[in-house]
Amino acid sequence: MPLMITVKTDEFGVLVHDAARLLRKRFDARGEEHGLSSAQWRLLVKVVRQRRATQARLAELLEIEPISVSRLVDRMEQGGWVERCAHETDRRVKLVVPTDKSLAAYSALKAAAVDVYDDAMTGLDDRERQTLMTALAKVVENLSRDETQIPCHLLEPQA
Amino acid sequence: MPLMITVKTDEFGVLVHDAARLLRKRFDARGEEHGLSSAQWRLLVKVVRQRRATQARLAELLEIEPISVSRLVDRMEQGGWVERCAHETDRRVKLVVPTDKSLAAYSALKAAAVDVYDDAMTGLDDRERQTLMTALAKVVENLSRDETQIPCHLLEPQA
DNA sequence: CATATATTATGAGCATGCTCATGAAACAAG
DNA sequence: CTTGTTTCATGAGCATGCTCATAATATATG
Repeated sequence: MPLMITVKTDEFGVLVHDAARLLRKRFDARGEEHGLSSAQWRLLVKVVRQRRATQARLAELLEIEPISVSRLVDRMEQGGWVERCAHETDRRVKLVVPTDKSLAAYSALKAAAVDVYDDAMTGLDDRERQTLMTALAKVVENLSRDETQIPCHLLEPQA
Repeated sequence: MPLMITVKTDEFGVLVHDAARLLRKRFDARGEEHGLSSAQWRLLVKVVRQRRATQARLAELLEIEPISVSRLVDRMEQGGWVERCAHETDRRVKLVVPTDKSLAAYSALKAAAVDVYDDAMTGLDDRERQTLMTALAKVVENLSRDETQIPCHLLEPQA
C-alpha cells in the first residue's frame, strides 16, 4: 500500500467562513466611504451591468431569495442608488435601474475591489492563485449540485 | 519582458462568499436533524472542547462580538445545549458549560462535518487540497493583519 | 371565456451578525 | 477606603439573510 497522505481539511469550514467574513469586512470598510454596505455593493454591480433587471432576476444573479432583494432594494432606493420602474407590459414586475450616483461610483468601486483582492492574495504566487480559484470553483460546483444528496437507493420508486 | 500571465481573480470575493454560504447551508441541513443551526454548531464545538468558558472567551474563539455570543447562548440555553453557571470568584462572568445532550451529539456532529468536507472537495486531488488550505490560510492571515492599513506616512506624529 | 396554475413582489416574523450604550463587578492608584 | 478605569454581560436597535404566507398579475388549459 502506497504512503497515503491525506491532507488535513478539518478546518476547511472555519477557513472559508473566516475568509468570507474578513473580505466582507474589508468591502464594508471601503464601501463606507460611499455609504454602501457590501451587500448593497454586490447588488449595485449587478444593476449597473444589467442596466434594467427585475428583482426576480437579481435574486437569481445574487443567489439570494427575492424577499431579501426586496428589502435590499428598499434601502438602496432610499439611499438614492437605484430606482424601481414599472415594466412596459408586465404589471407584476418592477425594474430596478441604477441612478447617476451608482454609475458615477461604479469604476471607483471596481478599483477598490481589485485593491482588496490584491491585499488578500499578497504572498501567493500565480500557481497558488490559480489553484485557489479553480479549487474554490470546484467546491462551489460540488456544493451547488444535488443540494440534499439523497442516495438513489433510498428514493421511493415513482408512480 | 517575460510573458506575464496574471491569474484572473475578479471573482474571488464571489467564490469565497458562495462557498461560505453553501457550506453554511449544508451544515444547517445536517444540524437540523439535531435542531442545531450552523452558528450554534460552531459554538457547541468550542464549548465542548473548552468544557467551561466565559462568554468573552467564546467571543474571542469564534471571532464574533460578545453581544452576539450573548444572544446565541440565550437560544442555546433555551434549546438545552448549554448552561450558564456562576464563576467561583468573579461575579461578573458566566461560565458556559455543555449539557449531556451536547456531549452526546458531539461525535455525530464531527462525523457530519467530515462528510460535508468530503462532499465539498470531491474531485480535488491532495495537491489541490493542500494548496487550497494553505492559500486560504494565507488569505485569512493577510486580511487579519493591519485591518485598516493606514500607511505610516499618513499617521499623525504622536505627542 | 373561465378557471387553474405559475410568477412577481412583499408582509410578518425569526436568526445571526453588528454598533452604541449601560450596569455590575473587579482592579489599580492615590 | 475612595476614586477612576477596565472588563463582562447584555439592552436597544439596525442590516442581511431566511421561511411561510399573501395579493396581484400573467399564462396555460378546459
